[in-house]
This record gives sequence, structure tokens and C-alpha cells, in this order.
Amino acid sequence: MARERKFSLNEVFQHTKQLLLEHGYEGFTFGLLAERLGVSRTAIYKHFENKEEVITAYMVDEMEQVFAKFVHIHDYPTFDEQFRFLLNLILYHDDLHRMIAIGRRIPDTTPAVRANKERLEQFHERMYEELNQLVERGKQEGRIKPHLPNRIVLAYIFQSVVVPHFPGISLDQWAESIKEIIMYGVMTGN
Amino acid sequence: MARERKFSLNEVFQHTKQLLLEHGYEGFTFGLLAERLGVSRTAIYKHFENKEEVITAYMVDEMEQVFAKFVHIHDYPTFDEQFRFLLNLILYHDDLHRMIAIGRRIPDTTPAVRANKERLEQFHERMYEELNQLVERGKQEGRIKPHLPNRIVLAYIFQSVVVPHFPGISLDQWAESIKEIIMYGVMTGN
DNA sequence: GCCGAAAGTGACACTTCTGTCACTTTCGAC
DNA sequence: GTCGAAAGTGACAGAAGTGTCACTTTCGGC
Repeated sequence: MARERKFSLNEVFQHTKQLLLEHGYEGFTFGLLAERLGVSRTAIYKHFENKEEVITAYMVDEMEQVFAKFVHIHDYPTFDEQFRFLLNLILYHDDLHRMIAIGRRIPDTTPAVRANKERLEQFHERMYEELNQLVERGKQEGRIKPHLPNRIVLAYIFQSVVVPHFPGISLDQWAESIKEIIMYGVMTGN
Repeated sequence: MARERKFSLNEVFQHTKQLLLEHGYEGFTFGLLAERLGVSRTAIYKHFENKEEVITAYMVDEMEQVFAKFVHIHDYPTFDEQFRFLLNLILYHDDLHRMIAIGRRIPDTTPAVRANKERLEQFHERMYEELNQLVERGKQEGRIKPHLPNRIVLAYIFQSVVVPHFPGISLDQWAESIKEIIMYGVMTGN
């Protein structure tokens, strides 16, 4: 090969995620990323043409990881177990939805960006298809209210991950509370 | 007085909101705002020192409007009516939470910015206090599950506004579905 | 040893945003 | 009518981000 790289793809993704959360899409710059990686700004151009390429590549990577975990939903036999597994997965990846929102705004600046965005779109569709089937199954088994539109149920579940956690409330208690609210709401049963 | 202004404060706020939603905090510039207002960029400097001042001023304005509506919660006698009123108010202001998230990142560049941020903080606290009392009352009247932490219930309700609406589902149906999920969850009662 | 490929660098030109300044325009008060 | 205050403008200089280029560094293969 050649000279050893001073930074790995994984490091790029890790800092990209951090910078996106801190500065947002418009505030993300090669200068900032280079600083975090401890290399010169131009070094990054050896591997990516522009920031859209970095960001979409990171997103594909993140999506792949989530999807790799997600397919284990089929290890669970019952609807209730699958539903619980899904909620845990989503609550664990509490940054995913923010990334999806950011991803929607990225313009197609290079063919690589376009390709990454298409892969993201495919992941998204497959995920949605699976989830839709889960909700459908829940309705058929009489576990989910049949009059709620699937899209709203799914969008609602995904949105729930954004509920912030506060000091004084443990992560476990937080996750349990969110799950209970999604499943049974905030009101008492009577 | 003097010469008539080419743009009103309200126009500034309206375009600021629009630009923030389109480009985010970091993508918001005086050049963009001036273009929308149909004036030169420097004209804006006559009224605001920098973009932080414009943005926080807009946020205070928006918050005042929401708060003015919010206090009508006391026009409703029962907990259930108040709760419903609150949900309607929040669902109607579906951009508020995004603005709050953006607001957290604004640095204190001038005294005016600092003052605006403090006013926002005060609104926020008063609002939280009121809402906390509502949840507390709901618990005492046996309407809200007592074991859910108030903070989580409130954060959850606020977060719900972000659930996107889709074509094919009417706004009314969307709002009704969200309300039902918050109150009673997605699962059937048994 | 030396050669080529890959990795990394600083310098440059370009663009965009920022904030200031001297200037002009417009209006009401007198 | 003219004067002053407020509103608006274009020109400028500085800061920050972008992308390119010629160059150097480092490694494995021969």
C-alpha cells in the first residue's frame, strides 16, 4: 500500500456525529473536523470531496449499524416481545431521528452523495416496511388500536426518542416510563 | 419622528422564523433576511446589532403570543378540559419546540441578547410551573398515572408536536390520533 | 537503494458573511 | 423652507470556509 493513515474512517464518523450534534448541518466545517482529527484540513479532501459526502457516508454507516441490530426483531416470536424490542432499540439510538432530519436537507453535490442518499432512502423504506408489518400484526392480534393510522403510530414511536432525560431520573426509569406512555398513555385506565 | 420604515418588526419576525426553519441557526444570515425583506443588509443593523439579537427577539415575540393564549387554560373548570386545551395549543404551535432547541445554542453576544434569553427563560419557567401544577392536579384527581415522573409526562407531551403529518391524513384526524395516543397509548385496553 | 502509490501539508485564490462608515433620503416640527 | 432625527444605501475591510495545487513524507515491492 503506502503511508499509514493518521485517522480511520471510524474516527471520521465519530467526530462527524459529534460535530453535527453540536453545530448542526450548516455549522459543520472541514476546518472543525480536521481540528478534531488532528490533521490538516486538506488531508480530508484525499478521502471525501466535500462535507456532504462526509456526512452522508457517516449516516449510511450509522444506519447500517442500526439495521444490523434491527433484524434481530425476528428472533422474538410474539408481537409483544417484538414491540418491546423495537422500543428498546429506538430508545437506545436516541440520536437517529435528529440525523434523519438533518439528512433531508443535504443537497446532491456529487455522485457519491447522491448514491449515499439513495442507500439511506432504501434503508428507510425497508425499515418502514418491516415496522408497518409489525403494527399491522399488532392490529390483527388485537393489541394495537385499529383506528389509529399506521403512519401516525410509527411516526409517534420514532418521535418519542427525543424526549430528553433529566438528572434525578435514571435512564432505566426514563425508558420504562416512555414505553408505558407509548403503550398505554398518561391517563389512568378508568 | 422621521422617515417611514420599509419593513416592520412583524415582517422581520415572520421571515426570521421561515429562514430558521429552512436553514437552521447557523444557516441564518443577514444577507438572506435582507433579501426577503427587500431592503439592504445594512438597514437591518439600524435595528439589531447581530443575528443573535434578531433571533432571540423573534423568539420572545413568539413566546409572548403562545403565553397569551396559554393563560386561557384557566377559563376551563375541569382537569380534562384543561388538558385537552393544552394539547390543542401545543399541537397548533408545532414549530415551538424546534425553536426552543435552536434557542439553547445561541451565544450571549450582546446585552440585548442576554436580556432576551433571560426573558425566554422566565417564560419557560412560568409555563413549566403551570403545567406541573396541571399534571399534579391530574394525579390527585386520579386521572394521570401517579408513578410517571411529572417531568417525563410534560417533556413527552411537548415532544409530541413534532410528529409529522402525512398527506392522506387530515389535520383533524392527526390531532385526534396524537391526543388519543398521549392519553391512552397505542395499545388496546385489555 | 529506489520507485511509485497513497497520505499529508501549506500556500493560494475564491467566495460568503460580518460589521462599520460616510453618505443620501425622507419626514415632521418649527 | 430648512433642520434634525431616523431610515436606508453602497463601499470597504476583515474574518472564515472552500477547493486546488505543487510539494513532502512514508511505506511496501522490486
